[in-house]
Amino acid sequence: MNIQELAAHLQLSVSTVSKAINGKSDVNAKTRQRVLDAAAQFGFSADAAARRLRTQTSDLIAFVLSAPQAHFAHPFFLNMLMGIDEKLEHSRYQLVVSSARSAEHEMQVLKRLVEVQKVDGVLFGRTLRQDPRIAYLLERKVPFVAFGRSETPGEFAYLDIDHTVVGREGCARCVTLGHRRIGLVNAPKSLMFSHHQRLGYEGALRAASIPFDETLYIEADMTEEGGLAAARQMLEANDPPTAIISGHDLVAVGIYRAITERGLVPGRDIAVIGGDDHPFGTLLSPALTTFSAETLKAGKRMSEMLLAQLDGTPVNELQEVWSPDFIPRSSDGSPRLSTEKRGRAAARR
Amino acid sequence: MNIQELAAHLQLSVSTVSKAINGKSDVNAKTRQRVLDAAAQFGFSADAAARRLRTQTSDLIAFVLSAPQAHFAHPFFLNMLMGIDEKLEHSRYQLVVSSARSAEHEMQVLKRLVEVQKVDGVLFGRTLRQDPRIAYLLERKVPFVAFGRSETPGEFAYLDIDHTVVGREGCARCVTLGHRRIGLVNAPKSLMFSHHQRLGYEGALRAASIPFDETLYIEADMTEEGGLAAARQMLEANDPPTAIISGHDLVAVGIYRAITERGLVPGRDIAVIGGDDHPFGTLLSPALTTFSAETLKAGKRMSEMLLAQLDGTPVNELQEVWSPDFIPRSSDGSPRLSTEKRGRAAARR
DNA sequence: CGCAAGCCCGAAAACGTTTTTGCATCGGCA
DNA sequence: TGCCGATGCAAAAACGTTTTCGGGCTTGCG
Repeated sequence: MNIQELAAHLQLSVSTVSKAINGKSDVNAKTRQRVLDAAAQFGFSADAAARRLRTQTSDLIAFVLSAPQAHFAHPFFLNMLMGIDEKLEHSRYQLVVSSARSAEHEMQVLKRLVEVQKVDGVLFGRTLRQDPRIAYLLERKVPFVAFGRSETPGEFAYLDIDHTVVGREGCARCVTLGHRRIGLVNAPKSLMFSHHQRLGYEGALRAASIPFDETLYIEADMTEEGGLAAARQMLEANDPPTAIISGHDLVAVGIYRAITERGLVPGRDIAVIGGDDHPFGTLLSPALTTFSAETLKAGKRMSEMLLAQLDGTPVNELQEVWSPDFIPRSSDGSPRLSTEKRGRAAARR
Repeated sequence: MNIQELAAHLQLSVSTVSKAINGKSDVNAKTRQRVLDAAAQFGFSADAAARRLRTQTSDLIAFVLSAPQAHFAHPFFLNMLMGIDEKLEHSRYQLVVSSARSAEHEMQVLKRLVEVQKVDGVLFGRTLRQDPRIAYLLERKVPFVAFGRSETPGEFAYLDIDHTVVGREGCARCVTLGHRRIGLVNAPKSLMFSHHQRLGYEGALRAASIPFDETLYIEADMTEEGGLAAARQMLEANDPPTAIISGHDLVAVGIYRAITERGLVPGRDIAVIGGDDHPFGTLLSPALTTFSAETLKAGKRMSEMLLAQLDGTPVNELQEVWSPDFIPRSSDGSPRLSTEKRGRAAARR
């Protein structure tokens, strides 16, 4: 069903029909209604390709998944995706998604999206301290909303979950419980939130007059394996930590394993704190103490912000930082064993 | 950069440039190379909207997430999505995704996708025994690949993971271990795989000469809550099961909880078998015995099948059924306690 | 009664491709 | 030498919209 056929059937011109449908002013209320009724009756809706060509807008919004961060075991991205789509549904935009295997690949994917698909807006996952995606989109003047802040020069819209909070409060919590040897298994330093997390951690240490110890700070992939390797390294050191913070639940799972394989028990012998609240955290034993990450809500909000931006809201009004909530469960605990005992326990293996 | 500007720069006509780029025959190899070089140099690629309009093909492939089944806690759909996108990346197609909140909503979403976006092909998640999506797509002659078979009349492409296997082998396993009271917490019967699972289960019971007991068969949502409620009901009955099969790991988690809250321990007092292998299954205690579900691979294969179909392969050559692998861990075990003892344990609560 | 001003509507151009058709040119063959 | 077929390129139409522009009709006012 064309707009032409529809017009012919209504004994009207195409232009009138078009204007009636698109809510233009110069069409009689009565004829407009007639058009609308007929359109509904025949199930007509304008061909997307044609209107895109004519209006020079794609009505497409891209969401790109950075696979290096998109761990299938974590509902992070799917949550965000569902949130995004929910808000987009009632708009005229359609969501397209692409996944990228690496940072370079992600730039390729992104360029294709804006240069050939000509998407009207872009959403993407965790930001880098220096983020080529941001630089590129800024330069091409493509509206976007980033998940996370960045040190990349320029003003842009973002929604961030403040990881200084998890570094600081996680560490402070451990201090309160009596820990002095507090490790941090952080994400790679190129990630913005990782930097924030470190800043928070260092601040809390300073507040407790505990010197920063580089054997207690390791950067690792945000995976179970990354956490495992990092925690092994920490635990094998001379003066191992009595508490380990990670800022990410999958990493925390790896830490659990490293602790367990030394014959120790997480949460009793060594405190563990995660982050980005994974639904399965309650099922671990002990249940994992963590910080919230409302990614579904974040996805919704990011959509809204992008829509607002496309409607003309200036980007400096579209910058939000959410503070994650501490979710105390059982894996944080006071230091129990002396180093000597821990040594023996390890020796038993 | 237009094709017109490119043509002007090359001192060629638009048509020649177009044909050079699209690999048509009537263009000299030398000029073609010249065009290709220039296109690469200027980073030209044909505007998607224009070519869509002209060719009457959208180069869009839709993946629709059925939210009623898309549990964020399970990496099922994200895995599938990543698999799909990986194969689509090297094709000319772009992936669009929409999520649906309910079955009716899903039909709306689907219609919009095919009627206004005019997608060239569709992929979607778990099938129903009578599936309106299939009927609709068949009628509109839109190429698609379903995840799962269906009793809906008509021939179509599908990739299925055979759940008769999990019903049958899960049940047979329990029989081997000495169980006679074997429960099944099944998915809603409208789902095709649920039906298969029941058939497999019933077959294994028959083979062991155990009569079907309707108090041991409950249908529930594929969520932790669904599993919890169903397992509670089973365990409160007069002659409760000594083993419960679910076919889905999230449901199994709910079953764990129901068992635990009666003061029993899963895997020792009551055997549990899951399905759709969730990565966190190994972290439960006891580690969850389950069946594999290679959804990443399934996503890739579904893409390939759809691409093949768009290239003309007849649908009856695009029908695959994969057999899931049994993944034995610790949650299946022989019946330990007598009913009497279990009764007492329950009474202690 | 005449004229200006709105109000509706239609004609036509434009968006950037692809594809059909047609037209040269050139080489080969009789 | 003359003709024919093949080859390489160009012109132009078409895809289905939106939007600008212009014009006819009604209406109100002088």
